[in-house]
Amino acid sequence: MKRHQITDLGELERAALEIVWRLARASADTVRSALERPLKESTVRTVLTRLEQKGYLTHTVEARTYIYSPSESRAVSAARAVKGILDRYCNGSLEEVLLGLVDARLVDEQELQRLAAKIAKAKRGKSHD
Amino acid sequence: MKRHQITDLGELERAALEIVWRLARASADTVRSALERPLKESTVRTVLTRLEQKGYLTHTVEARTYIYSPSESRAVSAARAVKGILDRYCNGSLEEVLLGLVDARLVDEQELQRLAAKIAKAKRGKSHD
DNA sequence: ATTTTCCTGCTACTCTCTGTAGCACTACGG
DNA sequence: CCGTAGTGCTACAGAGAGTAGCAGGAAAAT
Repeated sequence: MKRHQITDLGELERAALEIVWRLARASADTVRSALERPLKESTVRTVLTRLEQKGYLTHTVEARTYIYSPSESRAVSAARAVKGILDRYCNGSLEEVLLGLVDARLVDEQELQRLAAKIAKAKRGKSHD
Repeated sequence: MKRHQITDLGELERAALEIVWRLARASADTVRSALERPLKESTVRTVLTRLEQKGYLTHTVEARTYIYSPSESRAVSAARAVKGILDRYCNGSLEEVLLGLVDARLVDEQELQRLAAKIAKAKRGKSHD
């Protein structure tokens, strides 16, 4: 089956997913309230259903109400999307993209190095499961 | 005007852009030959025109034939797309995504650190324009 | 100078995806 | 038993992308 990326989501889908990420768990009605736009329940539920089909959400039933939760964290979803870009456009090489970021001055190279060190340090501490 | 991201391109658009990136300069017919699928000239030209409208390509005219060239490098386009993800999903923080990449084991943290060091070193050498 | 050829600009049609929503059905609370 | 809340299913319009045809103009060929 097709691999979905958050970059392919529509505006409303993204907004809804964003809300569920923020709240960790939310019913359709909760999501609806959290959206700026005034939308019908059924609209929101359609979107949530689609997000679930695409693998971004899962739900449990509580008192016959669907409670949605993210299937994966925002960071991991974002990372997967980034990985998709790497694979498609850079032969999977992170280096090219990091270089591109620095080249286009979207990120400072010192900042980058600082982050890498921080992450490496944080990870080195943890047990590798 | 709307900011375009390579992640929003269709399959054929991506393929065509890929070819122009690879060849650096190419006519519609060249692109057509380079595509696996057998497509009509007009199809290819439509796609190239759209890519130009979206800002990925520019053209010059040579012997009344359009010669297309990339407006920006593949790495920069990819980086821009990554930046888009950062901005939309991570409050612009590269850290979150790098963490996500490491968390999801899409990238090894030591590899990351090595790359960062390499890039920082390379950049430090150059004059900061 | 005509005709032919090559390339462009413009238009168009279809399909899929997304935003948007209505409606019928069911299970639970009163 | 009946209303309410929440679900599943269906639908429709608009946008974007894949695909292509056709007319017009300029260069090349005869």
